[in-house]
Amino acid sequence: MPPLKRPSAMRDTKPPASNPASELPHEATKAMPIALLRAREALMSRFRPMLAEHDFTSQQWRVIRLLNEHSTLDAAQLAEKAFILPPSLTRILANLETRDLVTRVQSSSDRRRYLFTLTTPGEEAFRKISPDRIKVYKEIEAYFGRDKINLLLSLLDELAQF
Amino acid sequence: MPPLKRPSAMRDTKPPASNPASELPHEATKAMPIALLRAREALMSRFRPMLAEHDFTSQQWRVIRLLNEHSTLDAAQLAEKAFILPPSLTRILANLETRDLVTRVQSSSDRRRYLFTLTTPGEEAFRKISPDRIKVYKEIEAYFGRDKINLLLSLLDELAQF
DNA sequence: ACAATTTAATTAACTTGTTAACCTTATAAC
DNA sequence: GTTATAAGGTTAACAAGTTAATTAAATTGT
Repeated sequence: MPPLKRPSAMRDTKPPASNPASELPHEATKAMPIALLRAREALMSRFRPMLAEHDFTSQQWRVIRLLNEHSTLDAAQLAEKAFILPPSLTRILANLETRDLVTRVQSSSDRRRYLFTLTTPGEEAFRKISPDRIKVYKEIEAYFGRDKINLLLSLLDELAQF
Repeated sequence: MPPLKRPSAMRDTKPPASNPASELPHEATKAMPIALLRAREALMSRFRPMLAEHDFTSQQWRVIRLLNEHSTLDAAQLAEKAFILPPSLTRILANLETRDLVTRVQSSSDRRRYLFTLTTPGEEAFRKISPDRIKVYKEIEAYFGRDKINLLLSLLDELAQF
């Protein structure tokens, strides 16, 4: 027997108190923030356990990954690329420095800036996790298809301009 | 003069250490989690200041909004609909109860459950904020278009199944 | 009826998100 | 050159995300 999702006998929704036509057509838009959250969670729930095995949060990992790609970045660049706010980034970098995965050197040309680099153990950690990471990417592509991924990405980018 | 986004003289990216063809095609997929984050932030950055004026976080508001729609929900239903994990929800509900916006009654049929309802001030808060909220929805639709919104939503829902 | 298992919600501990204030160094104005 | 202003990063305070452990009540098995 197919599961009853919403027996019409048990209605738990109030009729919208007073809903002029001008306010009705926003149902889709209203659902957008949570839809974005759910989609993201569907992805992250695959990455998180794998990263946790290596004692990384996804944000810590994002920083590691960016430093592997760019070798040296200052905090502002990291914040922009990883989409992490400065106060969070400060804590994350402090954590990674404590664990000897990342080092900082003060910029000589602008002494407000600090330049961050992976240590050798940091690079090793990156290499150690990468294969698992790629495995998950392949699963996602196998499920969703590369065309849909690109379409979705372009819609998301456009929305992000808003 | 168009801004130079990436003068080719200053390359800061390492060549990918060793990148067999099998590992190359994941660039798009790799960007997906952050693209979802950025798109969501583009929306939330409109709602947050407006909610903050009324002393609500977006999560608190989600709970208020759901209780307005459904009049009575238990914590499990709220967690599922608002996509908030139980420990966060416990704190949010405690906060809203302290502010007399929400009340709880213990379910008589299952005394592990608590049923939550908006108080009169809670309903007033909802009504007070609603017009601003709808204004933002309209801006989003004006910018993005309802068709794209529906397309995006269906892609997100499909991805969320993963 | 009783022990074992499951479920709803909470608590604990830690990390991150969010805003505002702050400190230090660069840059701009005069 | 000195003062004002801006920019990079950190600190502080509180809310929320995340995982694991806990408590109390319901359900299952026997």
